[in-house]
Amino acid sequence: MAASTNDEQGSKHGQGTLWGGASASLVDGLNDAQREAVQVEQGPLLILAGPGSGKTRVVTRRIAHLVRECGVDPWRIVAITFTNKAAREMKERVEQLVPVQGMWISTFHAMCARILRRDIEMLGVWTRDFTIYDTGDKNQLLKRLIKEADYDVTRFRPSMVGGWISDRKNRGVERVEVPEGMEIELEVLEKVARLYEEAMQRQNALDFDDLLLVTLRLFDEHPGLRDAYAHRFLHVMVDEYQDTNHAQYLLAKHLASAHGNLAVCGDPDQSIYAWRGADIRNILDFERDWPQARTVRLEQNYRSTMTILRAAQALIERNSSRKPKDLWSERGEGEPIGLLTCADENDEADAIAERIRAQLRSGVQAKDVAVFYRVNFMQRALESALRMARVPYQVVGGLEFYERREIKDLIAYAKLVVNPADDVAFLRVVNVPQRGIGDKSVETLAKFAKDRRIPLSRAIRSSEALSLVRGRGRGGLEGFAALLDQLAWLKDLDAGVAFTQILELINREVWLAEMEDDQQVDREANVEELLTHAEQYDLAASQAPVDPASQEERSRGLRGFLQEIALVADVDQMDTSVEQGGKVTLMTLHSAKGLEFPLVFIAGCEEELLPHVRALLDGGEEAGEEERRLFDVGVTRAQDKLWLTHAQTRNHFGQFTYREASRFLAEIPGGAEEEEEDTRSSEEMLGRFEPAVTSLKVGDRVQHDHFGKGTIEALQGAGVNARASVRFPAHGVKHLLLQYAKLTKLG
DNA sequence: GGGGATTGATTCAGG
DNA sequence: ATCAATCCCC
Repeated sequence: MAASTNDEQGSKHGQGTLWGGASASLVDGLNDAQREAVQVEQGPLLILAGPGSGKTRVVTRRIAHLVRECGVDPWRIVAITFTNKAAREMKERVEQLVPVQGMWISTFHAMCARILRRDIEMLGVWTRDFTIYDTGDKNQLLKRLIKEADYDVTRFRPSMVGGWISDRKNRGVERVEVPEGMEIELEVLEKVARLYEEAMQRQNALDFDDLLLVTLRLFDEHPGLRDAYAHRFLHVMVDEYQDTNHAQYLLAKHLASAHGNLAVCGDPDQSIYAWRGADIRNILDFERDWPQARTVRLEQNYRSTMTILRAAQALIERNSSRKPKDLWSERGEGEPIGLLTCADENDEADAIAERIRAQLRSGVQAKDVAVFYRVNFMQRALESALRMARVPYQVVGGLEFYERREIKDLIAYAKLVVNPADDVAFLRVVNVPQRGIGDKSVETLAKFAKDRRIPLSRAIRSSEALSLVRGRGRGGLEGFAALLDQLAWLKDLDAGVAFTQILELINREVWLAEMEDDQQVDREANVEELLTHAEQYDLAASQAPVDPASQEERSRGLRGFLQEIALVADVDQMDTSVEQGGKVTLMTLHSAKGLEFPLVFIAGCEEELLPHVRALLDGGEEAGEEERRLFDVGVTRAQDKLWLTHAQTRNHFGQFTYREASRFLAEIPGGAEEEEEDTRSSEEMLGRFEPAVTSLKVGDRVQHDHFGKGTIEALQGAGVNARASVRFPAHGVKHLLLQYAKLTKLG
C-alpha cells in the first residue's frame, strides 16, 4: 500500500511555509466553500464540515485571516476545541500562519478553569485555590458521604450516584429520573447529591461539570463580568459543536452576546457524546437560534478513497433525522475494504498484528497505522499480539500515568499544599507512608470534623480532637499535623521545586519501600517522570506571555501545574513523535474523532459490542443511531485502506461467548472483501491441528450444549476455521466454530 | 494495625 | 480474568 497520496489539503503540516511567501494569500488553494468560511468576518457562521473536508485548515486560516487581514488583536479571539491536544495543534498551526501569541485556544473546561482562577471569589463560596476533582476523587468523596448517611455502598454505588449527579448538572434540568435498572429511590439520590454539593463547597473543590456550571453562575450573578468577557472577545469559535452540551451552548452564547460573532463548526453525523449530555440540537438548531447565520457546507473530502467514502455514506444514510449531505472525493477508488472473520479475540489480534507487520516490512510507517475498538477491555489482546509481533505501539487511554498509585499519592500531597481543605487528598495520604494511623483514628477525627463542619486538616490541629484518639494513632496524627505545617510553605514555589521538597519531607525511600511489589523500578521511574513533567511545566510557564486584557500572567507554580494535569485527557498524551516511523496507535472509537490514518483497523465489529448492547438497552433507537455514527467516525478516519474484523467467539468477563457479526458490516455496499482468515498464526502458536469434525453436512440435525437442537444451514472453512451456521428454534441462526462448539449429530 | 484470604464488581464511551 | 475492598485472625 502506498503512503498517503493526499494532496496538501489533507496533510496536517502542508501549509507551514505560507507566511514566508510575500504574495501568499490565506485563501490560496482553498475551494469556494472553504474560502467563504475563512472570509466571512462578521456575524454568526455555521460551518457544516464533513469528514476530511479540511475543517481544521479552514478554522486555522480563518483565525489567521482575522488577525492579518482584519486587524483583530490576537488576544481578542477565543477558539474552543474538544481536547487539549486539538487546542495545542490548532495553536501551533495558527502560529505558523501568523507568528503571534495570546489567543485563547483551549477546551471549554480549560477556559472555564482559567476564568474561575481569576474571578471565582466574586461568588464568595470558593477561593482561587480550589481543587479540581476527577471522577476517582468524586467517587471517593461520594462513597464516604453515602456511608456517613448510613446507606449501603454496595447498593448505592458511588459511580452510579455520581453518574446521576453529573447527568442532572449537564442536562440543566431540575428533575432527572432514576435510570431504569438503578434500584435507588429518587429521594436518596437527591439527598446524597445535596450532601455532595455541600461537601464540595466546604472542601473548596469543583468537579468537571462544576467548571462549566460555576462559570455560568458567575456570569449570571455578575452580568458586568459576563459583559467584560463578551466585549474582550470579538470573535468566538467553537469546534466539534455537535458534541456540546447545554452548559457549553450557554457559555458560547454568553461569550458572543455582545457582537454575535460566533463561528461554530461540526458535523451532526459525528455526534457521539449524547450519553454524557451532548445535545445534537445545538447544531441542528443553530440557524434558528441565530437567524442571520450564514451556513457553509464543506463537502469535498480530501482524506479518503472513494471506496471508503461510499461505504461511510451508505452507512450513515440509514440514520433518520439527519441533514442530508453530499460528500465527494477526487481520490480514486483505492483498495477494497477488507473483512476478517476470526476464531476468537486472540486470533483477531494476531491477524491484525500480522497484517500490520507485513505492511511495515513493505515500507509503511507505524505512525500511519491505527487500530480502533469500541470498549477498552479489547486493548489487552491487541496489545499482547502487537508485542509478540514486535510492532511498536502506543495506547491512548487505559491505565494512564496519573492513575498510578505513587503518582496519585504525590498529587494528593500537592493538592493538600495548595488547598488544605481537600479532604479527599487528606484521607489518601494521612497514613502514607505509614504513621500508625488506622481506620479507628481516622474515624474519630472525621467525626469531630463533621460535627463542626471543618476540614480534616483543621480538626487535626485541635488538641480536643487529638485527645479523643487513643494509642499510637495520636502520635501519628501529631506527626502528620507537623508535616502539614511544613508543606504549607511550599504553596507558592515552582512545581518542580515543590515536588522535590514533598519527596524529601515524606521520606521518599521509606515511602517507596512500603509499596513493596514487583513494580519497584517502574515506580522510581514514574516519580522521576513526574518531576520532569513538573520542571517542563515550570519552564513553559515562565515563558508564557502576560495577558493583555487582565495584565495577568498565566497560572503557574504548583497550582497551575495541578490545574493542567487535572484537565488532561487521554488523547492528549498521544505520542506524535515521528522519528523512525513512530508507533502504531491503539485507541477507542471515541478517542479517534478528529484524527486520520492511512491504514485503519476496526476490531470487534460484532453485535452487542458495536452497536454496544448497553447503548441499545438504555438508549433505544436514538442510541442505536449514535452507535452507527460512532462506527462511521471510525470508517472515515481511514485514508487509504480500511480493515474490519470480528471474532466468532470471545472471552468476555471470563465467560466464553459466541459472537455474531455486526449489523453494520451488512450495511456496507457491495460488502467488504472477505479474506479467509490466515490460520498460520494460530497453527504456529498451537502446533499442528487435526481438522475438526467434518462429517457434518447441510441439513443435518445437531445438538448444542447451550442452544439445544438445531439444523445446519451452511458450512464453510476448514480445520480450525471450520464453521457452521445453525438455526435453533429458540435462538435463531448462530454461526459456530466447530473447533469450540461441541456439536453432536442427531440420528 | 497489618497481612493474607475472600468476595464482589467490573466492562460503554471521557472532560 | 482481574482488581479493589472487606473480612478475619494474629
